[in-house]
Amino acid sequence: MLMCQQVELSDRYNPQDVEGRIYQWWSRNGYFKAEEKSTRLPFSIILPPPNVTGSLHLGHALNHSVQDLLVRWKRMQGFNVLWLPGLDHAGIATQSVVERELKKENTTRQQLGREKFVERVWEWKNQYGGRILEQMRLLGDSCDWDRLVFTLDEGVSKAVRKVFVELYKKGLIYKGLKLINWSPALESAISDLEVEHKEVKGQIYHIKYPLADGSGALEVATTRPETMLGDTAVAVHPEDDRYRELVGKMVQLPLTNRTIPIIADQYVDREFGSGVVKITPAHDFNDYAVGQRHKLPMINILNKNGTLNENAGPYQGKKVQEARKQVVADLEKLGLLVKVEPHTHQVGHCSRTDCVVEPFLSEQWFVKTAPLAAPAKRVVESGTIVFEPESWTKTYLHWMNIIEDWCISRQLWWGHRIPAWNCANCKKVTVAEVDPDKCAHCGHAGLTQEEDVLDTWFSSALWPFSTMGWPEKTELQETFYPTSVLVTGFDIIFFWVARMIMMGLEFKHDVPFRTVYIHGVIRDAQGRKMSKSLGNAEDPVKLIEQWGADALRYTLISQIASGRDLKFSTQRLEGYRNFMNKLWNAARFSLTNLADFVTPADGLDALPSKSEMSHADQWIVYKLGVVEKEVDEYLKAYRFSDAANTLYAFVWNVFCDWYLEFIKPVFHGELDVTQKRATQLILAQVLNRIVRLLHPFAPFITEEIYQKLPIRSEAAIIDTYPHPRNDKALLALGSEEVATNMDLVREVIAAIRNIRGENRIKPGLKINVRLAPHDDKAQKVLGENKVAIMTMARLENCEIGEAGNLSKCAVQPVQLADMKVDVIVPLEGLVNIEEEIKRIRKAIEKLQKDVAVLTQRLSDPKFAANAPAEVVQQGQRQLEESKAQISTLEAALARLS
RNA sequence: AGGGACUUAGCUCAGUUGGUAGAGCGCCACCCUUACAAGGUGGAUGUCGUCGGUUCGAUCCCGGCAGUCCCUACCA
Repeated sequence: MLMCQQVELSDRYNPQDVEGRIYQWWSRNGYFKAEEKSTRLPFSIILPPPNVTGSLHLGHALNHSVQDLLVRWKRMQGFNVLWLPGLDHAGIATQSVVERELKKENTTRQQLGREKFVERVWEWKNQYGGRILEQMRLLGDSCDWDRLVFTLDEGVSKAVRKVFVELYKKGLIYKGLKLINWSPALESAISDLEVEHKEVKGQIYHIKYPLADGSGALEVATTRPETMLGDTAVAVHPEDDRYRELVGKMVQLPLTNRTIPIIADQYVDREFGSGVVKITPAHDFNDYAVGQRHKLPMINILNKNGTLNENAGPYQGKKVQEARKQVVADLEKLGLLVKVEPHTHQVGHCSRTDCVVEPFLSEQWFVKTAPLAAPAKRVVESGTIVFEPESWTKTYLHWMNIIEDWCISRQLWWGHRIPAWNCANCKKVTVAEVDPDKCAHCGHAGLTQEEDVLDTWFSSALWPFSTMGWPEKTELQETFYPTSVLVTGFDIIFFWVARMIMMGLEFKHDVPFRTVYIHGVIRDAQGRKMSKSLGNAEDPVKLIEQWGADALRYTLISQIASGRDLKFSTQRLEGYRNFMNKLWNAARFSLTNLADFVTPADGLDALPSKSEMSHADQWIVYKLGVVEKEVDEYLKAYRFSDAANTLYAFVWNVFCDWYLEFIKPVFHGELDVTQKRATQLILAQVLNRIVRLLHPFAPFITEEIYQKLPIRSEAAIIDTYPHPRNDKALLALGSEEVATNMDLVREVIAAIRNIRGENRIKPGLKINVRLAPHDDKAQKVLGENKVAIMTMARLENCEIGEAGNLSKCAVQPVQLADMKVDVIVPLEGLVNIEEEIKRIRKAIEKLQKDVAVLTQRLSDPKFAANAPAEVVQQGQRQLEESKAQISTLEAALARLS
């Protein structure tokens, strides 16, 4: 063991030695590239564009693993594949990052000015943005990188403008004064979907509002006493007898000099509190609706930054929380505070900044969604777009039914500026694709552009076609629109999926994709959401470094079933790392035994004749055929975890555990040249299929192994995906009958191992065994596979024949299909027979349970009358077999003592 | 409040036309057997949440209840 170690493959698979090199090689060879024009069928996926500020998290890893799996599978199936990568400018997130930088420099974007600030964000983007794109390469994502699109690229911006202008002209975009969700931290509007409701423990304040005529007071309850400064009415239920006479009278609004009317409205719940509600139309969505019904004035008491404005009188300038305290204190002084009770309620928070969202009256731009939603609903109802899993269809349709107009303006600087100009002269709005130099209405040159930018999701909604060159006519769109599948999490069905469908139908007159595959969210081992604040977020880049990208991908894919959330644990990851190692070592073993194998001229098509093949060879080919079929069916049905688990079991429990063991004697024992050559061919072919089958799941290790295979083409990534249709010649060499025979052999070996294990016979000790077949067929099968049995069960001697004397013998009946064998192990002198007695008793007990259950069922005349004949027969057969096995075991037991 | 999902081995989950429950990890025992100790062989473990109904037969279909979770909308 000094200096003369041979250089060969390590017995540990080391992903770090492989992944970077392989990725570069793929990339250099252009395997990820799509053809704009092709005779091959298209398959396209657009990547949900990650935020330019983002870095890879496990959610991406899951999302991308699925997409890359599909893309690689389809590519191997011969499709012209496009996986189109992109990057989102992420208005709020990116602006916040740069604003934080400015803060460190003791300046603000306002001081810098809009133009300079936007320049600054671009600088940031060019320097730090898009780090995630590099991380995606670590995962193995096979995107067509040459086509990377950024949402602020010129082409996309053109598309955005065109869509805005056209929708405006159709009356589907309008500007209006409405109550919207306002984030005081961002000083911007946000959409309903960006509001997260959280349960907050607060208080409910009961306040007296004196009647203006001095004849008493009404008691109202509120969780937000400070908003009373903007009250313009109090409301009661129209049929509430307690207050019927008061409707139409006025109350004196405390802390102000205003009097406000008492109105009646169905909205009021008589049961709740005192049945009297204060109405603040400018700061509550329900009150806003009431206010509109009753034409109440709307008094806005807030500034954009969340402080109280001049309408709040003495409270002006205070923040909401301070004003609340002060208002309550002042009311108490006046004796108008009746009581304060603890109260938990749901409060809207900004999903970006986590500040409390304020309903705020302001002028914003909106998309009228009803006309767009109707066709978007129809294409899902009709099945033109299919959700996978199907259960999300309901969720989608439900949301489309209650959809409201979409507020698309944001008071930010980073994003697509709204292409609308206000005229200084006629005050009218000019909306145009190209910056206008004069007003479209009066021709005046004094135009100023709207300050606001568009919601980031506005450009995202156009993604399936804006990334392909729209509004220009392009080959890319001809070939790849509509895209094939959209892969995303359920959290953005409404933000994104629905809006893409609406926009695709409106502007391309076709759906943007055929299938929407929805996956769950990744949680930690305890089932908590992964988040930075909890500190339980695993960094996929670190995981890849430690365990390998393939192991990570396999871990995620293997548990993605049924669109449910999945729990992530490194323990499981370790298991799949082990699987990669297993595969690696199986390949090492195979390659060692193929070292002297000369690749035939016909390469991939090279096969032995069936007559040259061993039973094990025919068996593994048969099993391969079954697996190829199953995997194809699972993938087609989007059952990725089933496909992954099927392959895992085939590679480990069939190929490694049995086939490689079966063929060892062929390579190690006395050499039969023909047999060896046949087995080598089969081994090379089967390993080749395994590598290809696994490639979309574990691309790196499979490509690395593939490149060392004696039988292969250019690269795993572009080789054909195995399918029974493409593998006819090879699979024809498999035999179901032989496979069944080999399964009997496996069961016999398992029975001997079981006897050995239970009787604690040392693994190193070779023993003698008698096999007593009950029929000629079993006799033949055992005879032909004697070597395998002796090797794998570690036998000194194996007799096949009569059962003979059972004295002091362990006995185990085995049966499969129509073959029966008694496995007999003489224990004399080997072990303490107590263990064997226990073992047999245990086996008998188990069989007796079966007999009891079966007897009961079969003796029920109703069962015989109603159950299908097939089921009855099967039960009877099983009963007989179990009984026969019991008697065999009992006979053995009698001979033991 | 409305809608939906889930409840199966210690843990994570399969179980697709209703016919005597499976995997991985973990656990126990024995083994460094020349691909792999990141391995091998053997083993143990379940009133399939609970109560009813349909059925010859229910983990599976239907209903009630309990628990967990998600979504949507909100009662001031």
